[in-house]
Amino acid sequence: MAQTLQFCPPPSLSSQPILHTMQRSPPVQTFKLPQKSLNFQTLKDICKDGNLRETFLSFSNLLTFQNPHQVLADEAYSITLDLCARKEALTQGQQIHAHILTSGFTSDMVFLSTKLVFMYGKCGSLTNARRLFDQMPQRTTFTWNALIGSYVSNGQPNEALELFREMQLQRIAVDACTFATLLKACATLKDPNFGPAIHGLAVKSGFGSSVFVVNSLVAMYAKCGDVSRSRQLFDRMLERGDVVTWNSIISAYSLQGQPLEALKLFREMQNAGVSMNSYTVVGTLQACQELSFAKLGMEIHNALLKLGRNLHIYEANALLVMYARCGRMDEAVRVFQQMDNRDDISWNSMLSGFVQNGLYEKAIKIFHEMQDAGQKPDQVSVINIVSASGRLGTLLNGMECHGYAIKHGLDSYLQVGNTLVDMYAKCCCVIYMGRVFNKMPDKDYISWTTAIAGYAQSCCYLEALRLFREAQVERMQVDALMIGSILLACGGLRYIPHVKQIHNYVTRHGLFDLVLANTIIDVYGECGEIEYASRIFESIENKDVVSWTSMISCCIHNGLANEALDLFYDMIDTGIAPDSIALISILSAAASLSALSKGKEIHGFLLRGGFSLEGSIASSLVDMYAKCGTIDYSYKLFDRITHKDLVLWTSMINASGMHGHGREAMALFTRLKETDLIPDHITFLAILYACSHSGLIEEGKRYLEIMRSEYQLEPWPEHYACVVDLLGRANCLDEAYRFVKSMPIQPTAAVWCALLGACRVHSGHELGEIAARKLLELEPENPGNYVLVSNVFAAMQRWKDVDGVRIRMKTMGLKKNPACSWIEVGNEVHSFTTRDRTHPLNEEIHLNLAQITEKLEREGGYVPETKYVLHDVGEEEKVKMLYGHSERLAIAFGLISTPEGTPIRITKNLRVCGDCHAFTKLISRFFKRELVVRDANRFHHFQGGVCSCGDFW
DNA sequence: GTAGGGTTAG
Repeated sequence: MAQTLQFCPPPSLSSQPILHTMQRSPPVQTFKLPQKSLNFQTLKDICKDGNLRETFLSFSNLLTFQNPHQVLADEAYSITLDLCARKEALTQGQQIHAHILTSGFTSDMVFLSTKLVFMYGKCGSLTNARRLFDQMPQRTTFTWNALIGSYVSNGQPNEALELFREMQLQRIAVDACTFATLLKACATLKDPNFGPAIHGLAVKSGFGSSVFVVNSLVAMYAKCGDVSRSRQLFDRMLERGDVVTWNSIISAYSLQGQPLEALKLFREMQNAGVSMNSYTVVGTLQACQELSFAKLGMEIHNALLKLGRNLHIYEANALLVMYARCGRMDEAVRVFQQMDNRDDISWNSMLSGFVQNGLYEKAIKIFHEMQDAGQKPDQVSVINIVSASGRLGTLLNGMECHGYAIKHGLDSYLQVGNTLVDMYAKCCCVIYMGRVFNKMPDKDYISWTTAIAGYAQSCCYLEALRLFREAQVERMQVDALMIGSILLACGGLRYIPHVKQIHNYVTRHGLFDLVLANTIIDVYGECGEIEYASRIFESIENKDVVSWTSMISCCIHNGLANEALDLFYDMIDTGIAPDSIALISILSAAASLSALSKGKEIHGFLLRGGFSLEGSIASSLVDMYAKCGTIDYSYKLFDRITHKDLVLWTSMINASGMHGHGREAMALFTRLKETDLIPDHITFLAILYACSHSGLIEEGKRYLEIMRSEYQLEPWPEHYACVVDLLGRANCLDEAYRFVKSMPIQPTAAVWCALLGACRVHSGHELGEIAARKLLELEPENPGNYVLVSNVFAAMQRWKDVDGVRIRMKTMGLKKNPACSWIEVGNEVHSFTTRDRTHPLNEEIHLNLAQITEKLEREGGYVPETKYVLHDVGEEEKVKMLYGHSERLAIAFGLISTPEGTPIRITKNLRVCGDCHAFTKLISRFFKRELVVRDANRFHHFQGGVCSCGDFW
């Protein structure tokens, strides 16, 4: 007949002082007793198996019915309490505690109380452990060690050290265990002083060569970053060490990021005949987290499988992490699926594995799976899932995760907050980012750096600077990353004095590293401070490819494309191999100079260097060939590229557009639609631009329409400007103005600029005045606008207004960009300004130009059209001015310095004027030359007296 | 008589 025994604290217990140490009453649990009686040896055997329930049955049977002798009862309590500690079974432990108090069997209260302190510590109930300890009238070294151990394993290393001080004061004897435990506390604290101090005491107390102590020392020094000290101790211990000694040193090297040494020691350990255990497996797998060591990791995996036992959870988790770090998520998934037990670390490791490998959708999926499986996501899960949403840039997903964090009280974790700030920044949602940042209860310097970078990268430069000042007030640590963001902000704002200040700050605080120096070159470059940029560039001793590229970009950005090309060749001479970014920059320099032979040279360089022609490099080449006037090369190259991405299609459409190949651009767009790619804002900008340059009005309007209706792309001001340009060029000025007024967004300067340009060409006086006023209102600091406006007034013969504009421009300290044309001859770029007389062949050029003009007047009926001279000067002077236009000088030079019949390619920084356009047409006819002129806006191909633009530009 | 040292996610 089965009997039942209830385990619950008896009511009388509440009067006993020791009960107050209990924080909560254990729930009532009922175990059925087996009919067969058991003896103490059976209890021991069952306990060894580790089955808590069986042990309890056996325990209660023994205690109640079989053996009323106290000594035996003590031992029964003891082994059962040990099992509770091992299983972290607090409830059962408390029941035994209650039982001890009521039974009165115990002969050695110090011994059993120590066991209880130990049990409570292991079960995470520090308060119970401490109260019990405090109430004990007598304590042994074991008791002290048990409580010190409780503090260490419950993450309170400082309290552990404090207790040790108390122990010293009371002159309690210490043992090896005391030191081993204390050294573990020192390892968690990572304080460079505590560990060696305890080490010294251990030696003094005669425990310096205890294997327990030395093993702890090896681990402690490694965790405090002094792996060489660990190695010293290990080498001295080698003869007397055990498996733990080996495990400690292997883990030390893995931890330190020296996988080779760790793996070497693993081999040595095997050669020494020391058999490994699960700690060895984990430590070694940690060293296999680089792709090159993955093979060994897989060998260990196979060896584990051959053992024919289930994997320990630590082993399986380490395998997951190893495979994830090696990029083998398929293997990680396989291990994960075969695990019979999964803990929070297993789930989180999978989750972070997916995130690390860029498999964000799968990360989101497993986040839901873990919830379905009853594993509650914790702060680590949330950090990973929020980070995945950020990298996906999916705001809605990110907000959902944020909601989850709030609902489960995880948003107050510092790292969760930091990741949320980063996620909102990556989703381009600086407003929410700011809110999360402001609400964070604690912030570290990572929070500040992330938020500042978020603002700077979203072009909220002022906000970035404001936060930076606040960070300084808060005395936050300022690191190179934060400075990088601030430089970005100052660069964006063109705050040159600020940039200089930061430059000083960086120098004074010794923060100047290569990365920062390169960034400062970039920023000075952006701000037009070529001198400063160059000075820093020169001062860098070990320039890397980024330093060179930054300086090259600085030159390109400031119109020094020739210098950029020189720098590029200098870099190659120095022995630094250009990377794709350097090559893309230099291609843009060749493109901006229309330096075809340089461009071809770089193309050759790319092919020789084994760069695959795809991605940005392919698009840059297409763009370069188009801008060098050889659109045919662009088409050929484009057709040869197998993997065409959207940027490449867009570049090709844009290239067609600038050469006036509107129909080809449309055909390309149709082909693009047949692929899997989806045109974006930039693609539509290119096609609208192409339509406007080929006078395809209806087509352009249709593209704007399908952009909105078919692709749900809300047009940017740039798209509207393109349509205004399109209508304006076609002399539909009224429609253009109506269009501007009907825009759903405020028209920007670019829109008014397009309208104004059209008014000038088509003499739209009244409208021109409206557009001019709006333009100067919106962009009073752009000198180009004043030039355009004064030109419009000049075309209306309103010379007083012209003067007014010029005076206003002067008082604002603005200067018009001077005209400049250039031509590449014999691998060198020759440039000419208006009425330039500085060229070595100056005499010949001017003589030739006079002869050409005469021939064209005589044979081609050329008459200078002085209405294009927008200066209030006499007729004769106007003719002189026309003759001095930079493109004519370049053409004259081209004619005398290149073989007959070869094409001449000229590039001009401003738009070509009407008179020069007519002049060039005649040259192409009477000198039988093909001329390709690229102006600020487009290409003109002159051949046999006609231009590809159809006189429409 | 006890235990104590070495391991996994961010």
